[in-house]
Amino acid sequence: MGGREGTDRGVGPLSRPFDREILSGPVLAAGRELLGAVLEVDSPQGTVAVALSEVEVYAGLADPASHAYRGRTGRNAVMFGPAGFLYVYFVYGMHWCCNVVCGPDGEPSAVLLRAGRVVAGEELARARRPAARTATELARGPARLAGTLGLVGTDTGADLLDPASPIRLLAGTRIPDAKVRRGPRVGVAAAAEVPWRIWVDGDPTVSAYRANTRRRVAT
DNA sequence: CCATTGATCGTCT
DNA sequence: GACGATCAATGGT
Repeated sequence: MGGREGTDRGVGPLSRPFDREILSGPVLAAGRELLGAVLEVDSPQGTVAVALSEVEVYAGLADPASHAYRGRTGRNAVMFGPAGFLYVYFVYGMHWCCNVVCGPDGEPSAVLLRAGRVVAGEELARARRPAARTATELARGPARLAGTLGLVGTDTGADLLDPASPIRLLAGTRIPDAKVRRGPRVGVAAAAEVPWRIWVDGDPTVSAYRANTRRRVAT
């Protein structure tokens, strides 16, 4: 169960993989270009695809909010490899969140996929996320997006740009500059001032902005 | 609409 | 042993 064996293409072979050159370049530019791209995931239950509306950039070893900040560990190892691979991590004891590894090989950057619109497999997405009251909520937020797509930690390392992969990043409709907005990252304590959250202006699938909500420790 | 809080565990110190 | 790149339920305005 939970494997990626049974393939059943949704968007189909007409769509082309995202450009690895773009992902391998400067991570902020890569994040901006990911808006409008489509992440498509096969499972035995079917295929779900999401068009990205919101992302966050985590920029290499110098970014104190990045999982790579304190160097290579078992969890973040894939970030240190080439661009275009999937990094899925577990947070708050119950949620998965997914990233696209970006930047040059050896420079551990990643782009967190924060939100998107379900463009294929909505019935399966709704079965996975029964709490969603509307279609726009199915992938509004990073853990919801990962849950809608059925992504978990063992999916880390998938080559998103291989057409034969069950988890594929596809070139979608590029968002024009006039609709691209940037601001502070969500829920991040370190480097809270850098405007590395990028989203599509006015898109209802974009998550509600929350400044970091770290709990106060009991006195 | 907004603010608050409990849930829950892998990962790193 | 502490802490999250969060969500959903709850209760107030």
